[in-house]
Amino acid sequence: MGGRTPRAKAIPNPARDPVLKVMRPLVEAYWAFWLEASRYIRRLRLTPSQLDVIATLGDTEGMTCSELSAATLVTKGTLTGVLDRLEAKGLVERSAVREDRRCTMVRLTAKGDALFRKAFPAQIAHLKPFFERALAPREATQLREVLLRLRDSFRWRRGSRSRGGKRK
Amino acid sequence: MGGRTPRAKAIPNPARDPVLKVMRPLVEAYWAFWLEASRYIRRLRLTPSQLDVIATLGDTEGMTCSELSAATLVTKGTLTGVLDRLEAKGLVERSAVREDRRCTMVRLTAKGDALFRKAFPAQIAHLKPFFERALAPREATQLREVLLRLRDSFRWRRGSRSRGGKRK
DNA sequence: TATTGTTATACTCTATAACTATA
DNA sequence: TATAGTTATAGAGTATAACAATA
Repeated sequence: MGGRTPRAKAIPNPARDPVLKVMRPLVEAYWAFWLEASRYIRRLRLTPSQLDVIATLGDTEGMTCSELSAATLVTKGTLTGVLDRLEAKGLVERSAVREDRRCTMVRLTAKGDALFRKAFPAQIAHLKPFFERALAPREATQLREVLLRLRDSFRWRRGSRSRGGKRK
Repeated sequence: MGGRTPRAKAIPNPARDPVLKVMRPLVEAYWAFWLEASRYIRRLRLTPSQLDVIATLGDTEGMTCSELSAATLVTKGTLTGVLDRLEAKGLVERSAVREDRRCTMVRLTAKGDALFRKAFPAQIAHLKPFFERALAPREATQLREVLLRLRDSFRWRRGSRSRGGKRK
């Protein structure tokens, strides 16, 4: 993914419109965060999509491909390739599902789980100072609430999809 | 779909750590936003990187490739290809620079500028309701401040590169 | 008929590095 | 030597659609 993003440059009247007052900072804050986070991801020799899959599978007992696709925003067709590469690295495994033989269950291998358990705390520890330097604890709490409300505002509109929605 | 919802993405102790309290909502809010915004981008037949370039060039008198690369986070090597495609679409043009013949100046064509002027207000208008539904004006102001601070926290660490494109 | 996962196609982006032509 | 932009290469992602097996 690694989606590239419109930096929302030169949008008209950023000072006047309350929406714009938030939109650009949102994009810029996320980008700044992402730039830092993606270094770590690369060090794991994973692409963003691959990490997305690993993170989604972490702490679960596995998912079918379609569940995984819904939970990661990796489209169905792409997922096959992503899983192929993760399987080649020995991080995930596919197995048959008895009840519905169309489905394939995907789960982390021991190696994948180990990566998940090691990589995330390390990533968090690395990113933590950036947040702590910018935010007082109370602000963090407020920020969280507001961001979640914003997230939901976008999710609602997209129809009442499965509650979990897209995670990342 | 029915049954199993992917367990929350298993980042350790999201409830306790104030950093984590913000990190995931940041990512999720951005993604929800991006999912909606990217629809519009696709309708313009632009890729995210291409839009990034267009948006960066908008309201400027042009930039050299290296300036553009620095302002967009599109790497030097990739930029050539992106510009080739935008040039083929008639949205940007390259021209020589007298003072330094190694440089190439890139600017929007009339067509590119028209796209920029039309597309952005439309995009904003589309996204506005999502923000307005979620945030009171005062909250928007606060959110802006906090996000900018967070952004800067990440930027500082990366050295003091000025990342704003030259504006007219 | 509908769904699941795979395959196929064509394009785009990424990272890296070598190359050229200037400076 | 250093810089600007291009080219080259290998790998990976995207969108879209068709497809086989199964339900």
